Amino acid sequence: MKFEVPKTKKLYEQIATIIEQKITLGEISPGDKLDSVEQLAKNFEVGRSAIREALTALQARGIIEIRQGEGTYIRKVTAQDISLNIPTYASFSQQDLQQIFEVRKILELGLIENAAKRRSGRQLEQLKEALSKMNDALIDPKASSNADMQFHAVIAEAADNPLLVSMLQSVSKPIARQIQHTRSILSTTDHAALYNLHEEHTAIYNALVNADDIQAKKAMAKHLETVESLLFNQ
Amino acid sequence: MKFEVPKTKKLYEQIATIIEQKITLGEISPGDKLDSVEQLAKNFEVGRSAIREALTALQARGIIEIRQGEGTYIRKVTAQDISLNIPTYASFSQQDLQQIFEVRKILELGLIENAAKRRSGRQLEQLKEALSKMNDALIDPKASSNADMQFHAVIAEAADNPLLVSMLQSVSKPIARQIQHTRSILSTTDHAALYNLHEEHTAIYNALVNADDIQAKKAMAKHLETVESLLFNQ
DNA sequence: TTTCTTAAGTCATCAGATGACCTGTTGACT
DNA sequence: AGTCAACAGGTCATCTGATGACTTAAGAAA
Repeated sequence: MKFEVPKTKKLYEQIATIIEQKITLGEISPGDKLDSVEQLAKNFEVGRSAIREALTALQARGIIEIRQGEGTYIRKVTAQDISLNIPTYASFSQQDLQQIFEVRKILELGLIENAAKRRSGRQLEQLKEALSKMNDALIDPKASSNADMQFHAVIAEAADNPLLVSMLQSVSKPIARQIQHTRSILSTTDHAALYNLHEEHTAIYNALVNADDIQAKKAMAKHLETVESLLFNQ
Repeated sequence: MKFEVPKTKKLYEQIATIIEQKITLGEISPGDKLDSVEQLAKNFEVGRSAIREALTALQARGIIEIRQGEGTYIRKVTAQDISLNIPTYASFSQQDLQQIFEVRKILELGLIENAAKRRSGRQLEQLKEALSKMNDALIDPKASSNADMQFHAVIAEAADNPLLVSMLQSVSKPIARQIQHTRSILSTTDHAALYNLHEEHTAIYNALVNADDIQAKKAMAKHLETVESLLFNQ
């Protein structure tokens, strides 16, 4: 037997919800200043602490901004503010990682298409730079891993969609450590695999130079498959 | 002349940061119980309110869980917990919406491929149901819009990646109102366009029935293009 | 006019008091 | 032995008065 427990029992959660709704309903709008903590406490007929905790929570979620000595304001949310919230400490299961990697794969494939069409000359240079860094540091797991991430980051940037950049970075982080670990193994056991990775990056780079989105997508798909098998099949 | 201002001046923010770091560094691990508020106040040599506000903020971000009468615990974060944080009230610019839509397009295209391969019989039924709902309510902007979202949601589910589901839902929300609005215009001015939308959904459905991922992707791409032009070219 | 001082408004933080809630223990009752 | 009510200890939830810090703007001084 199982009963429903009251969802938001805590006062400050209720208050946070109410304030959020007031924003959603348009009673108060982004940019507006909220009443002072004291005033809110009177309006809601609760103590100041309940108000403060509600506001602190809303601030942590990026919904409002509390400025000491000034007041509390509703934040204006733009696409820039949208991002994944992935605690860095999170320890994911193998299955979680595969899900995350699948998302990354999808983002990266959709992305490379845009990147091939929109990449600038400067970005091609940055890619080239990351490529040679990767080559120079082939057997340095940390440096080459960084260059690897840089390579992918530039591609994201070339796609000219900040939201995509931020999302891709978020889903890449949890796998970054894994990748570095894998690279560090390869660096002592399988130089051929490392060289292969570099070849694949070069193929992607060449496709981008030619602004060939079909080819770029193909090359990226192949690369991601390689990475995936290296990551999950050991 | 400009000086660096201390990034986290507020006490409770500093404390939140420290606690977060302790988790990242492994000093305390997911599942662990934190010291009591009083104890933490003594350890940090601050008042209880600073501690409580720090904890409230961390809880709002999903990092810890505060249980009345019991204590405070570090949450175990899995892929399920990863999600986009998009306030429902956010008023996005046309440009923002296009960025968001592009992400949606990428996710949905990557998704449909998986869905075509993994869809179950039950999901095909749900799709069929959503389809006929859409057909029945062609000129009811609200109902058909709901059926539309349901259709896409089932596809997300069929792709068998909860993380994808949650991410797609997040990026779909901000555009949902727009879509509903567009549908409501079409319902009074352009029944042919509505019928066309339904045709496209049917094409997607058929491809899914045949487990033809190439065709499904093509159909979805066409559909999304239609939606995009309806949304942004008026 | 420009600069300095001051006052008002507001957030930041502390600390004492109380209530609400959870868990485990104890002991009576079945 | 099993069940359960009552109790105690620990902890979160909330209120409140006090004080400090910070921002803004009005008014005084240069």
